Amino acid sequence: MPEGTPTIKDVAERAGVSVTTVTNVLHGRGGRFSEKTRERVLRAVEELGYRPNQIARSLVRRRSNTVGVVVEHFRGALLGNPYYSTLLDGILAEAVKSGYQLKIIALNRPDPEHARLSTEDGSVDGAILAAPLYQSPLLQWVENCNIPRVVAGSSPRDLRAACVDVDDEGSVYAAVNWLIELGHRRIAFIAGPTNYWSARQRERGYLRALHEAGITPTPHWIRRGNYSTLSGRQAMELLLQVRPAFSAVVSCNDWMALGALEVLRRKGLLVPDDISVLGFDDVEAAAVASPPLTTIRQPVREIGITAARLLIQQIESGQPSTEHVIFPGELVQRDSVIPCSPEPPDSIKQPQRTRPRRRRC
Amino acid sequence: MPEGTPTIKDVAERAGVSVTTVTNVLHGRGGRFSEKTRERVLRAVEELGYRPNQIARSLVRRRSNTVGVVVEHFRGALLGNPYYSTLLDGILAEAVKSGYQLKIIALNRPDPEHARLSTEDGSVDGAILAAPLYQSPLLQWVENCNIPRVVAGSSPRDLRAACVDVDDEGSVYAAVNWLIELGHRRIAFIAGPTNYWSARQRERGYLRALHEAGITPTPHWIRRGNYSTLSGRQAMELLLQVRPAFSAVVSCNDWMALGALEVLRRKGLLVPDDISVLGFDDVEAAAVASPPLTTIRQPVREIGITAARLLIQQIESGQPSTEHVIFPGELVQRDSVIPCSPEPPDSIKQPQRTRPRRRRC
DNA sequence: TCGAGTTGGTTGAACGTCAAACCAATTTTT
DNA sequence: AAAAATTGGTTTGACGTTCAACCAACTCGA
Repeated sequence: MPEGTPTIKDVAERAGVSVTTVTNVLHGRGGRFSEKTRERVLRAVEELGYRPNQIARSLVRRRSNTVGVVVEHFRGALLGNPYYSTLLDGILAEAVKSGYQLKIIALNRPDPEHARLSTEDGSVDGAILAAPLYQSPLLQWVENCNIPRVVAGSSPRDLRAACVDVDDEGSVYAAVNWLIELGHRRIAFIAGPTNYWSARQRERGYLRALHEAGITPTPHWIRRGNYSTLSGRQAMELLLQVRPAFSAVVSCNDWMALGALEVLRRKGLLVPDDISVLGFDDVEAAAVASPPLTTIRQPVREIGITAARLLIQQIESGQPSTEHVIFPGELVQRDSVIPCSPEPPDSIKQPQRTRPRRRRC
Repeated sequence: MPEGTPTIKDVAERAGVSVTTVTNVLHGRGGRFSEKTRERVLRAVEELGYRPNQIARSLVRRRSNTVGVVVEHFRGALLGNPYYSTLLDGILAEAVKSGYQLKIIALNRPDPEHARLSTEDGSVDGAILAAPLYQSPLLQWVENCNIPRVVAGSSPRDLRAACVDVDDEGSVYAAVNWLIELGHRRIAFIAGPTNYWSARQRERGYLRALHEAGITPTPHWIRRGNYSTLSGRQAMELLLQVRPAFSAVVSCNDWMALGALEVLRRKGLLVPDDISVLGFDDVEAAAVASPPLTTIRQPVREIGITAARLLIQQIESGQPSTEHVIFPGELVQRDSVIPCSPEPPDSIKQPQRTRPRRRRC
């Protein structure tokens, strides 16, 4: 606040009443002032251009009406990642709806003490930890912190804190089962970086589905990328060398799947005719890829909304919670997956094919 | 802050010194205490788990060390838009680098008074207005407000406030000139929504380039979309009916260009062989489209960084500024634009063509 | 006519931190 | 040896709100 900003005291003086009366008028506490006084106060407010100082207000009320979102920012462009920004968007929407403001607490290292300093300083009434990495030290903070908190995304299932997440493992498990029902048996996997909880869980889902179907993948069936399109390309190139060839590949996220699509196109292979491709996330680009990518959508914005709702509940009730809300993933069927047909009568590969045709396994 | 949180007073008592001494130790104001006292204070801090209350600190220092980003949130999912989130990411990066925190001020209506209330309340030291709509009432606020402020993106060139933006008009002008140099003369335009400053400016650039080249577009050359992929599809379908056909189409943003690509593919037209397509923004999906989209990249993150830098400069110098920083757009050449060749010797359309081949105009 | 309510206020003490001004010893300078 | 500076603190009064407690003047019912 610049120097000469008018305070409630100035308003009181100009209106010729006490400060208390001004607060009462401003907060509509009825029966404490006359209509005439009310008008005088309001006029003084108007004339001086008075705006209440929320900082002072927060100090005495011990409430900032602000929720904090803590993100690990040490790896650079974080909010550029649509996952985080969509999460944030959901949180923001729910927060403003409930009359809260939003503060972003960017930590340049995942230090619990740092997190505590930035959240338990009175500037926020509660905090949402946004999608921490696998075994992030911030999880310790979140379990032991003294203010309402919830973690949104990437939440270990046994965490003693409120959590909202998608069912990574279950969604992939269900989707791979679906591929198996479609006749696929040789299903490759482009795994994600092991420092992501989501990547690990999705991989588990894949493995469990194969295992339960009595299929044992060799290590060659799995190539690890780092969630980038480039790494998806590299993984797909490696996967292409495996014999016998795969009839389907599921990718740990869409960007790597998009990279795989590129390689396939370049090598002259048709998707889904020669090979089916399944992604995860349903990023914007998935819908406009060619072919449009069949993928598992996770309700990122809803996760954010729910996290905010859970947090505000804790703030307003004063009751800490350790509720876990797990959303199912949703299979969005587009054009990159088709059933795997049994060995066709003629095993001669035809050079020209029309579009949706079953392929050999 | 929960009830029993230790305060500086508790620390002082436990260490057996005055509050002032504790502050001095904590802020490393040398020469005001002995080494022995220092250790006692630090031990007391440790034992009590004391964390300074930033709200109280802000009140007395009249500084929150926080920058506010005000966004018009009334149209729903705003941060879900990669433009805004990338902008925010840049702002965040620069802010944390300079020791500032970030507060998001979401306005559910573009009301100057509302903006003033939420920014001039002591909770932020300055504010960045993120990409306001065309003639947003918030521009009035930004011109008259009492705290440091800058507008990032969508800034009218004559605004009396600090601004950072891309040169929408100039970039499109240059790109269309380039198309003209490439031999294109019939160039269609998919315009954007008129409530966006950017859309209007880009359209101006297109018109100016054509005009200076002596080309007069009829109204049919321009179809307006709303920046969505769907609207791009619709626009392209309309544009396809215009005779004689276009050799190039420039789209006001990438998503509409992507929609156009889809329609073209569906109609069996080859890009860039039959028609060149130029986008704007360089969204992530542009690179993985087929064909990869040639587009004009705007340095969104840099705009955010620069805006934050300008703001912090104002905050720390106490000098309001009205500097305008305008970044040029950068043409990123991928595969959706090729030169337009003069009428070929044989005007027979060949059904099969190899890839980078010049087309008739 | 007197006690209880009601109306329309005011006083004063917080909230947690900071910093200017002060002070008493001790050390250094002249 | 007196004056000046340094060391290591403390006292006190903000910063701008809120809120419990108090109060004086009316009104009203019995």
